[in-house]
Amino acid sequence: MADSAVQRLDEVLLVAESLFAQRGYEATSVRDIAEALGLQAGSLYAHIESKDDLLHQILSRAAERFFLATKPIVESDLVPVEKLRRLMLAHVQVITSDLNAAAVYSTEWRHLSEPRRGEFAARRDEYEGMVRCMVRDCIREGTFGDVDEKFATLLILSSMNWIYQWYKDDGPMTPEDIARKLTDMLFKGLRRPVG
Amino acid sequence: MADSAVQRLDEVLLVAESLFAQRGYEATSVRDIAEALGLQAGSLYAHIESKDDLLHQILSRAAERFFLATKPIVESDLVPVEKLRRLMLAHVQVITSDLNAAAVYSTEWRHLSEPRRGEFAARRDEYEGMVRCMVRDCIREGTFGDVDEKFATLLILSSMNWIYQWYKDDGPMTPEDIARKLTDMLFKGLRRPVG
Amino acid sequence: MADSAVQRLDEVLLVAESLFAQRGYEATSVRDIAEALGLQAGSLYAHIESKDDLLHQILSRAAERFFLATKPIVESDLVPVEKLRRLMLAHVQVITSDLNAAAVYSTEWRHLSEPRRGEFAARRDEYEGMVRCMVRDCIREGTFGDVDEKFATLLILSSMNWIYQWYKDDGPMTPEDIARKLTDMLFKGLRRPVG
Amino acid sequence: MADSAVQRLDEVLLVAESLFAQRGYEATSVRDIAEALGLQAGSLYAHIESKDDLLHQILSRAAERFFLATKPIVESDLVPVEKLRRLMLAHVQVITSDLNAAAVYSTEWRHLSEPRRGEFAARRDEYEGMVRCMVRDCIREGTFGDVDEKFATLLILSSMNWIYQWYKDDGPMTPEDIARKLTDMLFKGLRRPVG
DNA sequence: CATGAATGAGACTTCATTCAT
DNA sequence: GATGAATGAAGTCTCATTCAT
Repeated sequence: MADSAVQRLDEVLLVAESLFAQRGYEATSVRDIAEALGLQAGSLYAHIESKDDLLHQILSRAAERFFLATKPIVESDLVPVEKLRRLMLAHVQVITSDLNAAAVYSTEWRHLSEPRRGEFAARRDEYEGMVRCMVRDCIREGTFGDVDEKFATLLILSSMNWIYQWYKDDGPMTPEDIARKLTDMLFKGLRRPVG
Repeated sequence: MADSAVQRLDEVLLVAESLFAQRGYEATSVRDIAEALGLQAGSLYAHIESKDDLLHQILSRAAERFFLATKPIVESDLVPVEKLRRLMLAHVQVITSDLNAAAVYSTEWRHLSEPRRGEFAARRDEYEGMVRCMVRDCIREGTFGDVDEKFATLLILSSMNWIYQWYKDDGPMTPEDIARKLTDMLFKGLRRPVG
Repeated sequence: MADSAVQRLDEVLLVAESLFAQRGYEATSVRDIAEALGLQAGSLYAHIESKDDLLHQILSRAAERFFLATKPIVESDLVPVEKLRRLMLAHVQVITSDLNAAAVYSTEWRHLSEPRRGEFAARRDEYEGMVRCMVRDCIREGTFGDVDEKFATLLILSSMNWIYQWYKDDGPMTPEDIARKLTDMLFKGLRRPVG
Repeated sequence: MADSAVQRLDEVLLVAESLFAQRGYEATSVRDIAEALGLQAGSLYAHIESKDDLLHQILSRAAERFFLATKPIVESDLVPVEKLRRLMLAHVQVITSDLNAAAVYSTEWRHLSEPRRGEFAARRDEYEGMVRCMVRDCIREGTFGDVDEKFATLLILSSMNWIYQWYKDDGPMTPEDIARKLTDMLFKGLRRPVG
């Protein structure tokens, strides 16, 4: 693909992402997206294969960002609790760096057609499993008390995944602030009662 | 409205709620709902005014359940932290008593047409404000540490609002278990450091 | 299906048949058909499942007419040459009784989607095989000379299947005239040289 | 036009002819043709004026082959029945030498746009008229019996024009075999009863 | 109440064609 | 010559909704 084609595709994905985030996948028409780009509806098909393909590309890129940002952390030799802390920071950074992507990633994946939907769900489960592993290690290690593993994992993930609903780029908190506050609070709640 | 009419409407709402929860409002056609009821699409209009009206009724009933369950708590004379604890229990109970309603309430309200959407958002903000008040009282009172009020409120709400995504009626945790675990953990995290 | 629904469907099939015969399946739009019926394009879908289904129904009915008209002849005890003669008469009668159906049957079946296309081709081959059997019997019996069986079969079929291209209801020849002329001529050509 | 351009155009026509024969004109997109040539759709327009023009060129060339092959025969001094016999041989040779062209010639001409369609029909009628003349002469001369002139003409033409549907290059019959069998059979059928 | 045919709008997508590069 | 992005029209089909029966 030529450079200009790559750029144009990026533009298309960005615009679609924004509309999907705002209105939802089903409530966004191909015409809406084309219009936002100053194109006719049919012209979009020089860049994408289908509306479903569009969603798929957006979701794939979002998933990749999560995996890319967290991979080095997962593979590091840090102690469990520190690993989890850094993963949460990275996760929050990915979310806040592209709120639209986070919104689409969170809520629109179910509109993927099969078999993509299944594949996406599998990757999502894989990611959740990774976090759960860290939580388990924290429990084993004794950093966390005797909390329910699954429950703790979902609490951590859900608290991060709602950030896109209220975060503002120009708000008073940086992504780092948010991540710190979140980990401080949740870890204190999860930590083994001392003494 | 005759008793049988009320019953039939309830049935319609229940079926629609389930489909909206599963597939989303936009991805559910009036035909789908009718079919699930063993009817023709046109026949639904003997019971509802429009698809939008259907969504509105579902959301109104859901909202009502939240307000009904929390009103006595809000108006009670309990100490702030206890008020919050009981509100969270009630909230979790409402969610787990009708997961489909919770799902629709969480994700489909944006597909309401105006002015209903605005009204819904206002009620939602009102509810959030109520919780925020309780959080503020907990901070003032000294039960909670010097946490960001808005941040804490959203953390509490978001952690509850994701329950519908994983809760199972026949799972090992009762709604009460969940509420207790949640409040235990979050309150420990939010509590003022002792000493 | 109610009587009126049956009638309406018949009307739809008749109109579609006529347009498919005139312009071809691909060159006929659903809108064209609807317009010819005084309907909106979408309204057709109260009667048919898809454009492909429309073609399929037309072809199925046409095929059925051929099989229905020829079955008693095939199962009869007539001598081979008489069997063939009567089959040709029946075939010509079916063609001339609905020229549009004959045209669609002859030329548009390849636009069926799979697996229907394959099924149609199989039925067509079956019919051809039946005619070929009769031809073979005529050769064995000695009525026909030592002609190539396949060649003779295709000559017979093709000469009948072009009738729809020039036959006029108000022309000077009745279907019976045509069938007689055709059999007279072809059988003379195929007959074993006497002496 | 440069030699290379002529070659390229020939290639385009050949590929288009094949696709039109296989799928039909309307079911073949310009993209399909381009793809079969290893080109982009837009690039075809360096070689052709329009899709309609493409069909027109294919049909013109096919028509030309028929006229070229039959002209010397028509202008010859042979006796009528021998003329007709040779014309049929030539006709069969043209058909079998390019089955795709024969298929397109037979079935796709109706998709020409006006006024080309009218012109094509006129040439076709002219050709048919020519054959009809020969048939008439055969009747006058007494070689053929008192058969219907038009009927006989169409029988002859239709029996030849279906050959493309079953002829195989590697089959057991040469074009000459086919032509001989056909004339033998049809002429026997048409011949004046002796005695 | 329920049906089912009808509407008019709009969905996604493909089409033949153009044209700057 | 070829590319590929763009157009404007048109394709099939689904949608929410209405209404006579």
